[in-house]
Amino acid sequence: MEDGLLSLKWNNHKITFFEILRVLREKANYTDATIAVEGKFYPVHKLVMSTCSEYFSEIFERTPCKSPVIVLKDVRSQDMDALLDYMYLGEVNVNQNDLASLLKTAECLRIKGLAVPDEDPTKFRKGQSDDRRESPPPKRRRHEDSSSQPLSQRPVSPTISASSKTTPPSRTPPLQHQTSSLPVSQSQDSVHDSIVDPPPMVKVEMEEADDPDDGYSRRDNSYDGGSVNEGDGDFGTELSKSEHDPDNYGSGSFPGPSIQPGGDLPWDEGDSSSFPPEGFSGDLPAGQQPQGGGADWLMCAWPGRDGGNVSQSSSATLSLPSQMPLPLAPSATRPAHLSVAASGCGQPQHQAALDMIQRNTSSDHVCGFCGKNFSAPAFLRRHIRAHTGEKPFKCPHCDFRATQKGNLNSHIINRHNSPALSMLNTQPLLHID
DNA sequence: CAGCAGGGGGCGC
DNA sequence: CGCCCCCTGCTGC
Repeated sequence: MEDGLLSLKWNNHKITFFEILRVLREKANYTDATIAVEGKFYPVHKLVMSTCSEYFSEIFERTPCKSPVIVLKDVRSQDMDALLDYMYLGEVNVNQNDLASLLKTAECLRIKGLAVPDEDPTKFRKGQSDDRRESPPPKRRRHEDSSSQPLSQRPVSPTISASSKTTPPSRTPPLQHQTSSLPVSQSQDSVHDSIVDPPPMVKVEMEEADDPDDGYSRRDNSYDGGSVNEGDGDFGTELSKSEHDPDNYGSGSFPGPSIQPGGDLPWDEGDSSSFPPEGFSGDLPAGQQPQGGGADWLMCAWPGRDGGNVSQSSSATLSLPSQMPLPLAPSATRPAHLSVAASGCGQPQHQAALDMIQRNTSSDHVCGFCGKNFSAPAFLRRHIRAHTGEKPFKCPHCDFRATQKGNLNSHIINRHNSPALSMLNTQPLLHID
């Protein structure tokens, strides 16, 4: 029988596959879910969403219907546009000023390659279990914790009840939960992994562009339902694309929770059979349903923005590799646009990604998270660690980690009565098991 | 008191 | 100019 084995290879399979996928998306063919963001509706394919995001994968797994409408609160539609492009095409052009927001959204949605490590299934996946770091997730600064909006103060989001039935909302993984407050209380392990494990695979390609609009390569195939807040179910009736103007999304001026029929969704979080409640989808008139009436019910998800103000959401969990040589080219040479692609994770890309977070305005070094200004790039990089939670300096005597070597030395001297590290090791201790 | 974050000075490229 | 180290002030326990 061996002689009869033939290897049939489709040489252009990938290209063809992606092209078809692109067309399917454009025509909204075979879409089986809808993402609603700021009143816009994006017909999507569960397959693609699940492939690119564990977050969506979990949603769909716990969703009993075939064509759910997932309402993402506090997610900017332009971010969703970009992320969909990213997921469907593998890359997306994003305005420099929007990168921080985009990454945060990606992180909240656990988009692989952007916020969650992208593992090559063909290379990894064997004997990699011990790759999980045992080190604790980076801790947030205390005063940042207090400054960030506590979860309890958020509007009680119905989120995805099916997920919350297994694990109550936990804030223990500090970075992600404090900042993003993922509505789907995923298991802590999964969140933990997304933080501690290898850094996000962010490929950032610089490219020159003058017109910000050119930075978006998306095809606007989204439904624009206008203001769902005020629409009371009449979304889908106004088809407008004017809301794509980034200027419409000033900091902190995000539209609030969108589709919230009756406030908190009433279904019992402990009983998926009652999820969703009957009649819930009635808020979406059948004729206006993005899926052509295929939407079985609505789901409100709250990926955890705190109003879109990056400076407030200072806790974007962009865990970047600490050993990366930190760049900071002169700000004057900083191109206006970045192209974020889904492949590759080399350090230069991380540099650029971090550089984005360290976006410089003019001659100063301004933190992309909080807008704080620093006189020197080194100060800024050090400051950035406070946002990323990166603690590259590990105590050789205990599990303590510090963002600064001096702090580690203080710890060693105070706690362990040992000589400081400065003369012992000048390299950040990374990935120490 | 421990930990965190920022400023300043020294040193090397 | 950038990096590294030391020092200092602040905050929370």
